[in-house]
Amino acid sequence: MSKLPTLQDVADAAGVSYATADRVLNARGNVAAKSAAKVRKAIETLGYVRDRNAANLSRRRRMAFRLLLPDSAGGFFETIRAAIDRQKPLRAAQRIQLEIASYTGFDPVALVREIDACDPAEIDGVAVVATDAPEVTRALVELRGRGVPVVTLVSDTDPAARAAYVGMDNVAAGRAAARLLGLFQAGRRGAILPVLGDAKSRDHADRLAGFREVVVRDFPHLSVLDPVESQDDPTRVETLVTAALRSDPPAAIYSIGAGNRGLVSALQHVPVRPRIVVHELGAVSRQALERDLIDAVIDQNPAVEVAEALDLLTRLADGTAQPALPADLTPRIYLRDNLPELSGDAP
Amino acid sequence: MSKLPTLQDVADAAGVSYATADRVLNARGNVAAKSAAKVRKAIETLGYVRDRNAANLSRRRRMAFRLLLPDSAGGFFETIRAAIDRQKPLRAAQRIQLEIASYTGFDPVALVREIDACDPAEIDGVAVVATDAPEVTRALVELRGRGVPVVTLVSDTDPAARAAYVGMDNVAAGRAAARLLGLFQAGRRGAILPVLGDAKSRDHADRLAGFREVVVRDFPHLSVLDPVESQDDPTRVETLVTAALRSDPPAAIYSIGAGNRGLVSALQHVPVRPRIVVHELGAVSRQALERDLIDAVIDQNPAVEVAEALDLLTRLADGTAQPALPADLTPRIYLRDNLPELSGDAP
DNA sequence: CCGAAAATGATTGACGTCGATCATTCTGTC
DNA sequence: GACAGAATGATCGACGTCAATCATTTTCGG
Repeated sequence: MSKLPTLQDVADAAGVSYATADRVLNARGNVAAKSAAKVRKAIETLGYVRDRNAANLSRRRRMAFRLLLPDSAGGFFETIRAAIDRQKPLRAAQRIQLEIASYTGFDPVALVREIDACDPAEIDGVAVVATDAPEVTRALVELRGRGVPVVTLVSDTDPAARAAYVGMDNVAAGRAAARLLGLFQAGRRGAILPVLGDAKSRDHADRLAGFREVVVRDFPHLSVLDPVESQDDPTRVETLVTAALRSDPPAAIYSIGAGNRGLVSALQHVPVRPRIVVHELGAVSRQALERDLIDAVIDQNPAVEVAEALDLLTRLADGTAQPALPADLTPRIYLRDNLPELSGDAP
Repeated sequence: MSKLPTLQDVADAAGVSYATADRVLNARGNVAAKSAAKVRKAIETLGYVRDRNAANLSRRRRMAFRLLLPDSAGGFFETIRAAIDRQKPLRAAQRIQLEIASYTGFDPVALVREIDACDPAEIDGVAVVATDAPEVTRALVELRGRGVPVVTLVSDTDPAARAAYVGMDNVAAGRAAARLLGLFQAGRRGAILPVLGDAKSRDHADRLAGFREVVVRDFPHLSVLDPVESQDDPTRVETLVTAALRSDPPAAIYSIGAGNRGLVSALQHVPVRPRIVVHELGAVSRQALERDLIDAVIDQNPAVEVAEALDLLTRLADGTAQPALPADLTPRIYLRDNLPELSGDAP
């Protein structure tokens, strides 16, 4: 009770030397099966857990992770950037260095350049907001071939190009949005207008697919209008939504991409507004919720995703199976009543 | 870039000895203001961060935290217990020991006994699911007086009795439930039946208050029926709900406490059910969502709460301001579409 | 300018693990 | 039973910090 067992205790209990216990623990080989069994049993009965503090210290392991993000100013990726910055002191204390590298636009060529610039001698892991262009996949596969662990963040690509995807299930998010808006209609007929950012973007397409699926299956009395495309430009969003509200107002709007600012502007002076669900909790959507201009926000919680990606990279780079808690990356639903407190982020 | 600075580097940069830098860093006193300033500036410019691995190792700090939970079998506290168990390996690697102590029922006397049993020589921190009985407050204040950090978990008590409360804002949860059910009615008139566990329980009372507040303010066309009380007993819940559905079916039900199993039973064969929001995502409520017997679940995410409570205790016991990330303890809203994956918990 | 108190420097042995090296003992084979 | 090869034991110096101790220097009031 009073003292946690050390590896020396394990060795003693197993009746072997520290060296042998160490060989078993770190799978160094050259250990008789019988000895290995004794050690493992001792570990089991003593409840030995390797002291990560001492281990990391000794290993003199300092890791450097590079995070590749699109350089889009403002909006969602600004939030991601802020989340990364807030992780820095915490990770520094764990001797993990974080570097952010930006690539212009969502340009695959620029991204590939950044990927190729990752030197395995310096970088122990890469988290990348990917696009699924084939050249990006190629570059990532090559990077992994050089022994650098890769995870995709927020936006996925070919599974062969990464060890894991850390991000929201966008299909599920679309489904949830559909259920919310469906229930909000309470059985009445009506049409829902999806406002898309970019139909070619994987996340947006997934959300729309999930949305359609649930409306068709569970709310057949509702119809999904042809989505309008905004290219994530607030001005275009405002124009499109204003036009839609003027001609034949839909019963609800599902805003799938960015550009919430434009949406809010369009709603500002509408006498009776449709039910509205948007994505990403930022300053704009938050305020819109509080002012009752929209009904719900679906958020992917960038801070949690960044933390999870870094934990994952640490485990990958480390090789050893470290204890970890499963993170909940489920789409979160915010109403004006369950908003988290502000904490200096939110662009 | 290549190497994180050590305290020796800081000392060199500041032009003082390691000893002096150490005295500044650990506030040991006997340092001239001028030297302290130099050291602090060096820390700043070098971006020095104390290596927690080495620090903890050297300090040979092993902490033991005790968690005091009601022994109620099954249901919510079983989930909490599971969350704690899942934290054990992770915390063990951080040389933190977790002990669970159960007290029978919600009996204040039993709880006080457990609180008094915490020996400051052995226990470095206590997380307690409190009740706000005055004798409990007294016992906790006394425990804190003996130098043991205390946080309340899930259920709060007098602020003087704990350093912090880690748990959901129950008023906000009630508000969110009201907004969901309000929107689900889409402007129609109707009555909502609150199914309460125990009116004297602080959490339940808070939820009901938040609920009422939003219905009255934002959905005046809806009425809140007199709550029925189930004492968190599934059988009673089933009886009460069945009776309510038979006589004058409400438009919606807000289940505030435990006993979801009884609620689901009562709903099993109802031709057209009211809109329903319940609390706590467990096996029963999860399945009910999937089978479309209820519409939404409001959850406080026990795993996150436990993790946050332990982090907080660690920081309190440690004294030093360690870097930490703010946890989101907001009430979470789950529909059948955004359920997290199962992970061996959920009673 | 003397003496006491304050400030600083220098050094040391943990803490538990890692990654070595080197010596010794135990296998099984021919 | 000799010998290679495998298995084991023993030990060492990091890693960066902490909590000491002791010696030396600086500061400052009287």
